[in-house]
Amino acid sequence: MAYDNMFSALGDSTRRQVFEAVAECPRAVGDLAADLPVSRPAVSQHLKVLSDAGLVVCRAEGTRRIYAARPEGLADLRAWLERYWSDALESFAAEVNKGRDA
Amino acid sequence: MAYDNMFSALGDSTRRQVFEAVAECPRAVGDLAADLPVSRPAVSQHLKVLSDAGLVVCRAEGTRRIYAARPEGLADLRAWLERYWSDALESFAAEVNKGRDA
DNA sequence: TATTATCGTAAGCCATTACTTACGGTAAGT
DNA sequence: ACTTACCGTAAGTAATGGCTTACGATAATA
Repeated sequence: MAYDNMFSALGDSTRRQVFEAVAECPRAVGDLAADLPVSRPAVSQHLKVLSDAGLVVCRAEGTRRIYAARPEGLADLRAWLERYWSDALESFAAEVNKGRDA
Repeated sequence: MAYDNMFSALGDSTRRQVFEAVAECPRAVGDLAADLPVSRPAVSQHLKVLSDAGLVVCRAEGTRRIYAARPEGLADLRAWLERYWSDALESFAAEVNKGRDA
């Protein structure tokens, strides 16, 4: 399971902003850093974490590295959500009933 | 946006295990700690974080506190996913085309 | 009332980690 | 060849955060 990498990668606020930015539109590292309150190396480090988690991919364009979101990465998150969504619904419904006569 | 709390809450591995456990079946704090490699106070702290993030709720049963997953919490995650899912799909498709003729 | 069971919180410690600056490396331009 | 643009990585620092032990509080029980 890559759940651990994926969730912890998205767990950081700044890093999630990086992901959201490249999801909206693929961008280069410098361009990303320009729109964020952290330095360019910091963005590079965040992108590495996101890449290791399978959430982004990059391609070279001259000296620039264009990063883009990787849909398959979110698919894992989707699978996790689907499962615990139904679990939560069932257990919550049962819990409400228990709370009523308790 | 409670996204920050939600993602950072689910970002920790142990805390996610706590959530998954109560999602499968509502349980008391002590019972949760018995199935995890951490102490009971640690579980309490995790449950507080999950509660602040709107992911769990609890009800009293004597001295015991029964925690249950809160579906609406996952609904927020679902909403986030739906949005960046489509964004990622579009930008990724466009990126593949750009990479082809680049 | 005294005891037991269950839990939340405070204090402190330690590991993780996010950030910055400095450096080296590759590709395009002159 | 030299300079410029862009980027990844290393090193070091500051801070965040997870864990444990200790304590106090509430509710059921005898």
